[in-house]
Amino acid sequence: MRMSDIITQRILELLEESDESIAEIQRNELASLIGCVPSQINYVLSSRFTPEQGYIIESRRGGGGYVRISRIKLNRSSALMHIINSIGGSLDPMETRIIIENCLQNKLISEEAARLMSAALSNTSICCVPQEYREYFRAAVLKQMLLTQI
Amino acid sequence: MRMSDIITQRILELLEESDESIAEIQRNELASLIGCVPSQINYVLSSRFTPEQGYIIESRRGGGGYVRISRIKLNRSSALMHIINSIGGSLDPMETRIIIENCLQNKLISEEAARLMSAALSNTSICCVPQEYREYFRAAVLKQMLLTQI
DNA sequence: ATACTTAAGGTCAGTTAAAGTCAAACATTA
DNA sequence: TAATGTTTGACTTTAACTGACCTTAAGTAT
Repeated sequence: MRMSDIITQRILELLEESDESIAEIQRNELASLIGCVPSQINYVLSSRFTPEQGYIIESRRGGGGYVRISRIKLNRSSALMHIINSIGGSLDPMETRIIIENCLQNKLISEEAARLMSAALSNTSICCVPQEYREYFRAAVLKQMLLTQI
Repeated sequence: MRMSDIITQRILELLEESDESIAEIQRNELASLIGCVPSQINYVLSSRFTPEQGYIIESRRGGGGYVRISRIKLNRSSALMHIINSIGGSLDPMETRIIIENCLQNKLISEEAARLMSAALSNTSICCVPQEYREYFRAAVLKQMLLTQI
């Protein structure tokens, strides 16, 4: 069995064990427990616990640092998941607006959420991202935000 | 649990206990009570109780010296405005996290909003913005999102 | 008043304890 | 065998923590 599979399994177990679907690990500790190099944990997280796959990763460096993996609860609506999956790697402003409006109309997100999403992706916000990256950025941010609503 | 978290918690308790949201401590006393070096108190104060986070620190040296921590009370929208204004042109991930957490703690934003903001500014979202623009981007987006909450 | 002593808090540079990155080596699969 | 996925470790960045030394205020003796 591959190292990365062992790590994946262990993380899934940890998620299973916690009621909240949140696993908080110490990277180095987990690594030495499993017997791999710490950076391998990063590899697994970035290849198997992506937002596209319904996970959010938060972490903190320094003394007492941690890595927190949380699974998004899928009970609310596969419609949102479907939308998220349908968003490719890039989005123009028009598409962005339409997706948000659509989610709102279908009551998949609240008005507040819609406002926040629009704000995050507004021209004012985005102006500091160089032109050539903007549409990748829109896609990434919108997906990430929609994921919190599942 | 980290020493700095323990100290933070203790100070928050002290603030809670006082009606006026003012905690007055003796640095050395608190340090020996908690069991840390006195300078650790300074570290916590300077990293977690900054004016940006709505606290004012006053102190006095010499015999009978003290450290006074007070929380600024503002109404919701001026508090938010204050925070928005205090955000400069750039933000690192730590600052970002702290601002959002703080707004949440002070009930300036809802949990949902906090989650959305974190998501929009998460590493995963931001990874498609080139390194050199990320912190400008964080500041712009966060400001824009906070503005919707006024 | 003045100088000395004591009792505070402040500062800063250095150490330690984490996590992140990246490219190169290695393995697997089409 | 070419492309893709995995593993590794050296190096980087960040946050927490520590202690030696500095500054300031109050009290006290002359």
